[in-house]
Formats: sequence, C-alpha cells, structure tokens
Amino acid sequence: MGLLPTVEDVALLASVSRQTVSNVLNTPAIVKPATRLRVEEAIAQLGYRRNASARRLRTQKSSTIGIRLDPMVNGISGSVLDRFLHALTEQADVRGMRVLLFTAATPEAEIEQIRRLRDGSDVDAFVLTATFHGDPRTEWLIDNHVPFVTFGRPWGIDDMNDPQHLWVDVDGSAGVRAATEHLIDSGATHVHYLGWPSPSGTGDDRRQGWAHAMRTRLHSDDEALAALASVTVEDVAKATAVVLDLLERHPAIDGLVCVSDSLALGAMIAAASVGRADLPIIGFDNTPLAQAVGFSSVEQRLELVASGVLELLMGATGSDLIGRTPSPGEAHRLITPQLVVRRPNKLPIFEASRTDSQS
Amino acid sequence: MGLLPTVEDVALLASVSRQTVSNVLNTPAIVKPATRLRVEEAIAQLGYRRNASARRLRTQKSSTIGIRLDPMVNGISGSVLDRFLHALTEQADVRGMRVLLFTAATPEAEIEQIRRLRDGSDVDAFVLTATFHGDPRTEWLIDNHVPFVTFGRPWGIDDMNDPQHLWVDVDGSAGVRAATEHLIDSGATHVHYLGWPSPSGTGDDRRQGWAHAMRTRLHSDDEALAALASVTVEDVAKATAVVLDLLERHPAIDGLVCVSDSLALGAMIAAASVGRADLPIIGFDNTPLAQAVGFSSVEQRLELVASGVLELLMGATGSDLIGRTPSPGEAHRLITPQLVVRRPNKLPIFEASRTDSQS
DNA sequence: ACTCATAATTTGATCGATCAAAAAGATCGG
DNA sequence: CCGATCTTTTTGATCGATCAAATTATGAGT
Repeated sequence: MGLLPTVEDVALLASVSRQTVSNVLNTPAIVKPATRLRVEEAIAQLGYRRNASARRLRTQKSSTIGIRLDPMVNGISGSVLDRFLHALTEQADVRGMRVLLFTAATPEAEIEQIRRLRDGSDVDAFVLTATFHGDPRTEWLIDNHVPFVTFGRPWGIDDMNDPQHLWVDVDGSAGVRAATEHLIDSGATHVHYLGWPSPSGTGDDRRQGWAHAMRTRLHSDDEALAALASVTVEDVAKATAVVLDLLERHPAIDGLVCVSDSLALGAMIAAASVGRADLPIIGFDNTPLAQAVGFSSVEQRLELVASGVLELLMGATGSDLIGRTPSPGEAHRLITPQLVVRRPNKLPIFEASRTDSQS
Repeated sequence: MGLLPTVEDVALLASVSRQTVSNVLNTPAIVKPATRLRVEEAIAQLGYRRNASARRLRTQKSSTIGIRLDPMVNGISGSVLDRFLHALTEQADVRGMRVLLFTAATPEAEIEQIRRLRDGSDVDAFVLTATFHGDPRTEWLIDNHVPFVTFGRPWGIDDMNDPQHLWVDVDGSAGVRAATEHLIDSGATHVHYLGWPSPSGTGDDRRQGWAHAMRTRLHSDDEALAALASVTVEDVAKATAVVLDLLERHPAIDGLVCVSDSLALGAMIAAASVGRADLPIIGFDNTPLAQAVGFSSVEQRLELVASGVLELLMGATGSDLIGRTPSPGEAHRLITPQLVVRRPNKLPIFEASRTDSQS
C-alpha cells in the first residue's frame, strides 16, 4: 500500500472490484444505489483521488486546454488577457479541465509548440487569441484535426462563417452603440468618436456601433459622421493631442466615445486641461485604469467569453471534447458587452475645474 | 500501429529494444554513440514524441508547475502577475517544465486545489504569490513535503530565514533607493515620498529605501523624514488629493518618489494641475501606464524573478526537482530592480504648462 | 585463451486507471 | 421451476513509458 490510495484500495474496503469503483466515478448511473453508496463512503474514508496521469494514459485525453501567453499583451488593455485567463481557468475547472500555458514568439513557433503539446498528449484542445486573416495557426489546426476555439473573430470575409473554425468574440459594435446611445439619451447631440486608424477589424467594428447609433438616433448622414470621427494610434499622449485639437475645432462637442481606455485617458486629460472636465467620455475594456480614474467604459464580460469558449469546445453540458463538427449554427458566439457607467469625475483636479452640471 | 509512434515503433525501426530508446531519451550517456545515432535517426524519421501521460504515470512526476491565478490582481499593477507568468512560462519551457493554472478564492480552497493537483500527479511543484505572515498555505506545503517557491518574502520575522521556505523577491528598498538617489543626483534637495499606510511589508520596505538615500545623501534626520513622507491607499484620485495638498504645504518640494505607478499617476495629475509639471515623479512597477503617460518607474525584472524561482526549485542547471533541502544560503533570492528613466513629460497638456527647465 | 570487471542492451514487471467482454444476479412469464 | 432477458459486477488486457534486474557484449590483465 503506497501513500496514496488507488482504486484497488477503495475496492477492497468497499468489497467490490476495481471496475465498480471506476464505474461509480465515471458512470454512476449503472451502479446499484446501495453499492454506489458503499463505494462512495470508502472513497471518502480513504480520501481517494484518482490519478490523473493514469486516467489520461488510458483514455488518451489530457483534459487540458492549452493557451499561449501573448508576449505583446502590453499596453493598458493588457489586463484583458489576464482576466480572460482567470475566467477560463475557473470555468475549465468546473468542467474538470485544466489550463496549461505556453509561449511562442512567432506563429510558426506556436504551431511547433502546439504540435509538441498535442503529440505528447499534454493538451487536447487549444484556445487562440489574437488571430488574424489568413492565420497559419488556424489552418494548421483544422488540417490536423486539433480541436480549438479562438477568442476573436477571424476578420477575413471567408473565414468568418467557416463552421470548422469555432470562435467567440465580443460584439464591440453593440458595446460602442450602447455607449453612444447612453450619451444621446443623456442629451448629447454632438457625440464624437475617437478610434484607431483603419483597417482594423476590431476598431472598424466598434466604429460601426457608433455610426449606427448616430444614424438611427440623430439621423446623421455619412458626411456628418466623417466629420465627427477622429483616429489615432494606441497612445495616451497622442490621444491627448488629438482631443485638444478636436475640442478647439468643435466646441459644440458634448460627448466622446473612445475605442479604448488608453485613448479615453488621453481624452480625459485633454478635456480637463481646457476646462471641459464635464465632457462625458466613455472608454472600452473597463480596465483598472477606467476604474481608478473614474470614467465610464464598456466591459467585455470575459466570464461569458470563457464559458462560451468551453461550450463550443465541449458542448453545453458536456464533460467531453466535441468532435470537429458542432451543429452549424453553433460554431460562433458573439458576447454582448456591458456599459459600466461611472459618474465623472473622481479626480480632484477635474472636480475643481468642472462646471457644475448637476443632473 | 496507432497514429502516433511509440517507443516500440522506434525500437523496431532502429533494431534495438524499447529500453534503449528510453535510454537515448533519458540517459543518453550510457548508450553507445553508434546506437544512439541510429535511434535518434529513427526518432526523427518517425517524428516520435514521447507520451507525457505515460511517462508521468511511471515516473510519478508531471514536470509541471502549478500557479494560482490571483482573483484580485486588479488594479493598475495587475499586469505584474501577467508579465511574471509570461517569464515563468518561458523559463520553464527551457527547462522542460510546463505551467498549469488554477484558481481558488480562499487560502483554504487553494490548499484543497493544491492537494488535488498533487495527488493526481498533475503538478509537482507550486509557485505562490501574495503570501502573508502565518500563511496556512506555506505551512501546509512544508508539512506535506510539496516543493514550492514563493514570489514575495514572507514578512514575518521568523519565516523570513526559514530554509524550508524558498522565496524570491524584488528588492523594493534598493529600487526606491536608486530612484531617490537619481533625483538627488539630478539636484533635488527636497525629495518627498508617497507611500502606502503602514504596516505593509512591501510598502515599508520601499519606504526604507527612500529613507536610506535621504539619510546618507542629504543627511536628513528622522524628524525631517517624517515630515517628507505622505501615505495614501492605492487609488489615483486619493493620490491626486494628497499631492495637491502636499504641494501647497511644501512648495520647496523638488522630487517625488511613489510606491506605485497608480499613486504616481495621481501625483502627475496633481502636479500638472498646479503648474508643477516639471516636478520629477518616479513610480514603481513600470507598468504600461508609466510607459503610456511617460514617467520614470522602477522595473521589477520579472525574467530574473522567474529564473530565480526555477533555480531554487530545480537547481542552477538542473532538469530535476530538488529535494526539500537546498544549500542553506541558497534558499532565498533578492532581485535588484532597475530604474527606468523617462524624460518627463509626454503629455501635451503637461508640456504646455511646463516651466522650461532644460537640463 | 581465460577470468573478471565493466559497458551496453534486453527482458519482465509495473505505474493506476479504463475498456471490452465475460460472469453472476435479478426479474418475469408460463 | 426453467429458460430468456435485462441488470449489475467482475476479470483480463491495455494505454506507453520507465524501473530493476538479467543478459550479453567488450576489454584489460595475466
């Protein structure tokens, strides 16, 4: 008798065979209730836990999901992956799955890692982030019948509806639309948009949400929209500069929706510096920064993304990996994000220069 | 013949026995060079990779390190864990180790998870973060002979030098000292410190670095030091308020060292708002925020922390887990962080109001 | 050539669980 | 009370690798 009890030990104590113990664990339905109870008591008494490695060897499944830790998650929104990882790990645990990390500098290196992890029976499904059009990874995974789900749509037109390519994404358009509508509902009539330069799958999608709200709620035409949108790269200082200029050129502006919290921070600083601290500004990602500084932002609801990923991988209830062919309509999932409204403005400096619009 | 080749297949092709193949993989030294070459060729030809589960079952080791994903890593410095994870995963890969994630809401739940992962041969060593005095986790791990290393000192006096408790930490004191000295070297004579309320292991340690520099370089006495230090909790707005007050009461202040980037951001905003954008401010953690806004900060060098963790766990070169008894002097490791100097100040608004101190 | 130590390789057993198929037990109509 | 059918439990084999011990090859010394 080793230190850790095995099925055999449990079987002995419960006066049944190994297999019955195994059945209690895996298919309790087929075991007579009285026997099951006896076995369960023996398990509890011995503190038995089944050996994962042995189980994996026999079943040829690792119950493990691999995910690459992106080297360039930097930037203020970096915490998104962090939170997603946390949610994924938690959800995975509920389904008896584990999350294993790996790193790779290039897509090719990542494929090599994936191959290693899979051939060694270390991992049996993968979650990819930051996919792009014509991504060699997805192609390879499909060709080699490795189960995977991506967090993020493949922005190529063809790929998007490929039932072989499962994905979960956040509906950025809906999020920005909600943000814009919120401002309009609060009385704004000149809502500007600060986005990333096109083309950017995510960025363009979010911009559309703003455009949609503006068109339906304020009946803006294309020309008006073009005049109300500005772009800049993901950089706080650049955003400040752009918004300073923006506020000078368009004094009538009474709301600003930003594609990210970084840009929102830049905008906050610019607005405050010209005495427009009352200007409602909304960011995206609801990062700790938005919380700390105190501006509204669109929350991605990563728990939903995480459970979506696992559902696509394993089925709604399932504890087993699904084959490569989920029901056609069920290959993709779009999560609607949620606007988190914060009453601007926490910062004392902004407070001081704020006009006293109380409502 | 299954889809994936096994040792048997390789052995057949190389005309040797399974065990010889195994030896080539594990103890190549004892295999005759000619044979080894033949086996290696067969391995390459078949694209053989050994099955991790089988290996783990037999050896009772998983070559996997477990780490808990802290639920409350939020806050602006949250990215620290993120970067540490990345570094750890990368370093682990070099040593043939994997990193597995898990979550737990309480220390007790974490112990339960650790037990599960270990009993199942899923993980054979753990990395703990956010340890505290009298932490039940470290106690349990030591009692149960589970190898582990913590990232962060145990701040209890007794625990600190316990050779059973391996730890790696960043020398916050040295980092803040370097930051303070940098300001003094640049001509500052009234360097204030903005820290967290005592007691806080990390916070008090960092504060000491500042105090040390002030004492040795500027010959400040305790009274002077007490007057130059302020405290606030980790909150941007609170920091802004504190620093606004500070600048009013102490106009002579010509340098500010902060215990974190969040507080530094608050200080930046306060300083700029009263026309003191030229005030040199230094944060801690070198988060994306510091980079985006453009202030100096102390970088933790998490790659060094990660490799330190693995060295304590496995020995300098080792590929095997070390027993519970490393050489006494080698049980702890203190990483010296690095000051990242940024030329203030990127933000256009600050730029505008900055006095033209060119040096 | 022959012994003996050492190096190199092979064989049989084993890690702990699950699968597949066989065996034993229960249920029921006639 | 018997055989047919269904339920429940047990037995033997297996997953793929490594360990421990046995076997065979190699070499040095006399």
